[in-house]
Amino acid sequence: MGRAPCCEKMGLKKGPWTPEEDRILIVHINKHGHPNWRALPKQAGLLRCGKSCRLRWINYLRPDIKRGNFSKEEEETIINLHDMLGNRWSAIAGRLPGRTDNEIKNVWHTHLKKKAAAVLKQNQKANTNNNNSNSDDHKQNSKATTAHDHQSAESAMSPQASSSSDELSSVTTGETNNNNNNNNSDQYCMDKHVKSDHEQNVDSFESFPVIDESFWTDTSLSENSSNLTSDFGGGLNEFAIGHHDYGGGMDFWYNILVTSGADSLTLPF
DNA sequence: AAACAGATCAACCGCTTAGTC
DNA sequence: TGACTAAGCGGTTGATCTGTT
Repeated sequence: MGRAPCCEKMGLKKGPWTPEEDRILIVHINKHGHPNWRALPKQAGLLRCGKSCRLRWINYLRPDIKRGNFSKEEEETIINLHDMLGNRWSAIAGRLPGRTDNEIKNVWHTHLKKKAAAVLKQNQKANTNNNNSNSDDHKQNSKATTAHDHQSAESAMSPQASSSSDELSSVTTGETNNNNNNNNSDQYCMDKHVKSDHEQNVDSFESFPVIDESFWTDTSLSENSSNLTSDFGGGLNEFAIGHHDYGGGMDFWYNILVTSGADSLTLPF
């Protein structure tokens, strides 16, 4: 594709936004919306490129932006989702209402990365111990699918659910799951092409079982993950295929497969 | 109080994707 | 079907803030 000329070449302003520029942009968007970012600065009388306007609006000026520190629940959600999705910040942001991809990216690089690394290390340690002593148990656990497991997965997938976990009963109803799915059907982070190629599998993903938050924080991850894997079955594999996150995230899936002893499962790579 | 280091975050850059002709 | 455009996304940068010596 052709590249849009940068602001500098067009003689446009760069750098930090002034309050006046912010005001102009807000007023213009409130009045006219933003059907065309490229044309917007000209229409609004801003000496900025459309790209810059879009970024400013999305990351800072949007009325639904939630500013301030991230809650513990939000941080956990980011760590969990990053584990599953990798550096797909917009997908992660889609699961955190009021938070932007840029903000999440920054938070990740500043402190969550370290936090996650520490947790991962801890989990790996726990995995090693469990593999040595409980290898038979994993196979049994992987067959023992419970309703509780289903609930836990959804909880982990849904920040709405997890963030309010203190107020919710430990039993998640089907209705709750449906609501989450309906509200966030696009936010399950599925690329459009993936959706078309794997429509059915997406459906199975969207009706994912639920995982307790302890799934992510529990140091005995291996036990939980073995259950999870068997529960998700083929749908899980297809989900892994759909996402091209074969980096750090694949270690996660690999660990799940290895610890579950799921020989029959087809690896997505 | 000054200097420095590390952390934070807004903004930019360049690549990819989706849509249109 | 290929060329082109606009929008979206993730990586990176650099200015500013904050804590430490």
